[in-house]
Amino acid sequence: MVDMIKNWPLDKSEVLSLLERHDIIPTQQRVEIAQVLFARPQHLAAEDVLNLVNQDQSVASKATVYNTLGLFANKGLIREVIVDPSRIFYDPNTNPHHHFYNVDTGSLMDIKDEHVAIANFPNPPEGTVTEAVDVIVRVRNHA
Amino acid sequence: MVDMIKNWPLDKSEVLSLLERHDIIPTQQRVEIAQVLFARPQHLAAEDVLNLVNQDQSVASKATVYNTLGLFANKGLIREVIVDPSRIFYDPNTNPHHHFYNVDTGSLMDIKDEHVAIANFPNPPEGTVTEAVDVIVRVRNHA
DNA sequence: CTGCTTGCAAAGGCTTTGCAGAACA
DNA sequence: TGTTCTGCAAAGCCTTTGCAAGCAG
Repeated sequence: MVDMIKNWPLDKSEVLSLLERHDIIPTQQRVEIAQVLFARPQHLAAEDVLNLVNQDQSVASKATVYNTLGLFANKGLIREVIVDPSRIFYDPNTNPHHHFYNVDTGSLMDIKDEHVAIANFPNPPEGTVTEAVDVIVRVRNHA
Repeated sequence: MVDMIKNWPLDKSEVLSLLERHDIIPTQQRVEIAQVLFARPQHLAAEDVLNLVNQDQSVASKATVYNTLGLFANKGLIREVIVDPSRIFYDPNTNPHHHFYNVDTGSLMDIKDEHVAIANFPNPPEGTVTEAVDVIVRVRNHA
């Protein structure tokens, strides 16, 4: 299922349609969480989502946030970015692209896919198929 | 500090010299742990190292294994590979190269650096310098 | 002696899970 | 009414840390 380019922020009806297209029953919590994620292109940890979704009023519990993020990632609605063993980042942009990761600040920045050309690519190991290619450029603050 | 191509397994004197060149005081535990790591090109989690180093007789505690792996990575003796939020893999090969990660089995395989050409590379964010470029090709078992 | 290392056990941080109550079709 | 979802609290996992004892130069 290929999504068109997204425009941010996604309004409620766009979120509903997005959930529907990914076979996710739209509950109140899921819609609120999706609206937080799709407010803008960004990289949020579970705890960030938990805080943002509950900042005005209590909307979703910790368990629900974790379960929902896992569900969204599973259904391909968002992408997990694994760069730091201590937490997973969730990226609402599922188009192919890569990341700068600042190891000093813990922040992520996008790298456009066009900027990375991979040549002479080796075949995946026997019996496997490629699922994703992640390029992570680790940077640190200049001395 | 650039190492020459390594030949496996490294014997004890090679391990001692390797530790020395990386400003690591060679204690018995560190030498044993290094010998496990440099037995062959491989990707071990902390728990694997703990088991391997203690399989004949008790050599190092869990705390020491974790601290030592962190020390080795810090000193550039080995490389941390972050592909799975649940555990860090340690790679004795510090030459530039990349990885296939089988999400079904949790196993890592090397990709030679020459196989990956990165073109039009964007500059790192203002005020930062590049520390490493990790390319991870996630694969899954063919249906 | 003196500083560094080790190891036990406890603490930590993030994530998952069990299970009862709530929600919704 | 039946299935699915939510949320609290507890459990799990990997990793780090505090601190006393051990070791080496």
